[in-house]
Amino acid sequence: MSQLLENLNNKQLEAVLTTDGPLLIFAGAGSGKTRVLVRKIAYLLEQKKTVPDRILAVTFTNKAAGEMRDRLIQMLGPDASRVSMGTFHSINARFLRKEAHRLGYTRDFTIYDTADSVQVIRDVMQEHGINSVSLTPNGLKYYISDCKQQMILPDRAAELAGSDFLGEKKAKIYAAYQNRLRTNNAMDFDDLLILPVIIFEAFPEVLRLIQYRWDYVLVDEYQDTNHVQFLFLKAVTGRHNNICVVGDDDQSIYGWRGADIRNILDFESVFPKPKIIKLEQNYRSTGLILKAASSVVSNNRNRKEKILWTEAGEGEKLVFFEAENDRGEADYIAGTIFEALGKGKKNKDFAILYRTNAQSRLLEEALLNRQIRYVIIGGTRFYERKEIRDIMAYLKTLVNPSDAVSLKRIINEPARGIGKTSLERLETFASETHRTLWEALQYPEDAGLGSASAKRVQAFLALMTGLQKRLSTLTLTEGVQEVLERSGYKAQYETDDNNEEFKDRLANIEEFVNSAGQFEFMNEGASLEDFLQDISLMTDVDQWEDGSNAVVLMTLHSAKGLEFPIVFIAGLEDGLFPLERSRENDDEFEEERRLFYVGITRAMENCYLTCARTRMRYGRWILSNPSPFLEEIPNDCVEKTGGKRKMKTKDLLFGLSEDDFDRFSQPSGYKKTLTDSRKTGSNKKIQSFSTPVPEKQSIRIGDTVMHKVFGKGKVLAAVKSSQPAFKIAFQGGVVKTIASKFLYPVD
DNA sequence: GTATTGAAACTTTTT
DNA sequence: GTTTCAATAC
Repeated sequence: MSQLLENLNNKQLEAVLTTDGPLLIFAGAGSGKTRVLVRKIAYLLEQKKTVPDRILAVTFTNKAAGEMRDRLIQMLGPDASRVSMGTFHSINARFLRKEAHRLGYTRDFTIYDTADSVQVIRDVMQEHGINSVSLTPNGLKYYISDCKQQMILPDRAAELAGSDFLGEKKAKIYAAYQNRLRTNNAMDFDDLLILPVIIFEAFPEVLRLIQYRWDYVLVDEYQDTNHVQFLFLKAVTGRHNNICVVGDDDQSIYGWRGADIRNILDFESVFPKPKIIKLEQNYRSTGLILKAASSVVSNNRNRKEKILWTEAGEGEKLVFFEAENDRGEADYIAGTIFEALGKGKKNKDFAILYRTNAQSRLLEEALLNRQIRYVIIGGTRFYERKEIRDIMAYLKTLVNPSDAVSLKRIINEPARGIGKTSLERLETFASETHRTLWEALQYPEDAGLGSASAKRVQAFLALMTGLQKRLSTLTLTEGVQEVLERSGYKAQYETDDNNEEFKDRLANIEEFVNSAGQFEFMNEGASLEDFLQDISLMTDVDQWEDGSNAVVLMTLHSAKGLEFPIVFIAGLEDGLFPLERSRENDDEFEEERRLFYVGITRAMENCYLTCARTRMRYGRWILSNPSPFLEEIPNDCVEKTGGKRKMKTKDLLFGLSEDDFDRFSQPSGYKKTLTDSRKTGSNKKIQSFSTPVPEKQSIRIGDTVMHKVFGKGKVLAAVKSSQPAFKIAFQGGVVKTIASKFLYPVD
């Protein structure tokens, strides 16, 4: 108790002590809201003697939940880990495992990611013979998602569409899509939010139960909740109104995902007599950084007035650099980091933020060039790789055979002679006899398949049912391995030791098995279902291994809630940040500005703003002006470097300055080997999963290294195999051989 | 039924 | 410049 209320300012203290009734905390950037939330939960447990599992804390990422949990355990001991914590999606998924049977799903339902959903839409469109140019599967995905976020169900969507030709079609596809998900026993991300609310409405006894489930509900990043999430909160807290939300309208950056800023601005009119507390003292950034950020965001019209202040000194000016082109920008950033590293800064002190994931490539190259260790968060994710998706599809099918999307993905992977026509016949048969695709597999002859094809289908079915039986007796990791072996999936990549692509895929498969191992280690008795769900609901940031001491590259969106001593914001060009399309719409433009505000306020000590005069986009050179947001920063906050250099016509033509030209002609340095990415798929580094060790950064015998699963270890010996690998003695005496790409040095 | 090839779309941000 | 889908040849 002693330290529980220490080191809090008056406002923070008030926020901690106000436990009952609706409470809205406006928490400016860096105002210590995480500290407040943690202390508040601790206070509820210690002083109000609340039982841990009667508190619900909703966070924006699973990582944030994990960190909060750790801090609580540190303060109060292991009992605190029983507080319900997680993202809306994970909390709801847990709830739905228990209750979704009321809506006709089983507890083994599959969670579809965006790609799966789009696949379903594609299938449905084909079956309904819809292929209008103006209706793309992707566009429809957005339409459906939009409807769901506003709680518009298919029937209502049809009503709204009225007799509008396109609208009618869209609503029809929406309905068919939803039906298909039901048959597949699958839910998309929006369903995870919407279905609990539907259950609350349809089954009052369930609502009553959930209302007695939690006595206190706390919500972080409230400005980014959407209407459905709001309805969920309202339902869950209906009995006691003990709801505490923390947010900052200036940091609302998910409007495009349905986040409804009214949730925060209208909080007062929805929850009775709420207490409102503003946290305005910033503990993160220097004075100038804060001043720059505040000036920028004050240009927004649609916001609550607030004044952030700090006791910290002015600090150093922000730095603005205008490069001739995108390469020059990347090189400036890498060079600046390189110099600072020489002066004693650490890799992990730096973050490079950008508007679009596509920008990461050049930055990555520039860092590689300087041999600076880095990690990319997001972009092409580990779990989106083909081989990983395939394994996942096997596992999903085994858990939930109704999941036709997964089943179709693997029925002929590796090739086992069940081709397009066979599959089409099976699907037709399934829909004609009202069976799932899986059930149809039992009657291949009835579906019109020849005897040879039918045999192959039967063999596949036997394989899968055999695996299902085996899984029930094996642990998670053993099960995954068993599937990889018996299905022949792994074997297809073991046929050629010299194939770079195969080696790469095998390494990824191995890493997937390791991640299952880790999951099992962290969650005792974890089931396959748990593991699949965990992966499905993992955010980009969740996959980030800190402690690896690497420069972090990520989008501005992913950076929300994080802080770094030194921050670079790259690509500050009109048309890229803010994006071209946002200029047509005031709301979107203001959201871009908020995004910039979020970016600047991530910085603790230094903030670098960079842009490029010319940039390659879609394979064409684009000439652009610096972002209009830059002019919104007071002059005395910024120091300008670079830019305004003379350019010759020929350079403009090539988009290169003389400096750049020199750089290219240098014989040394990193050369990217261009390969047909379609063939190898291997010229990509593992992103967002484990920190890649640039090839030049050698690992030596005796070094201490980190591995994602096994932790710290000592390098015993180099091992000769298809790729660089080492024998490592890990803590606890485990000795393993690990490919060097999954290892990273520890300083 | 499968493998190879070429054209088209694509990129804002994410659970 | 990259990824995905459909057509074509085997």
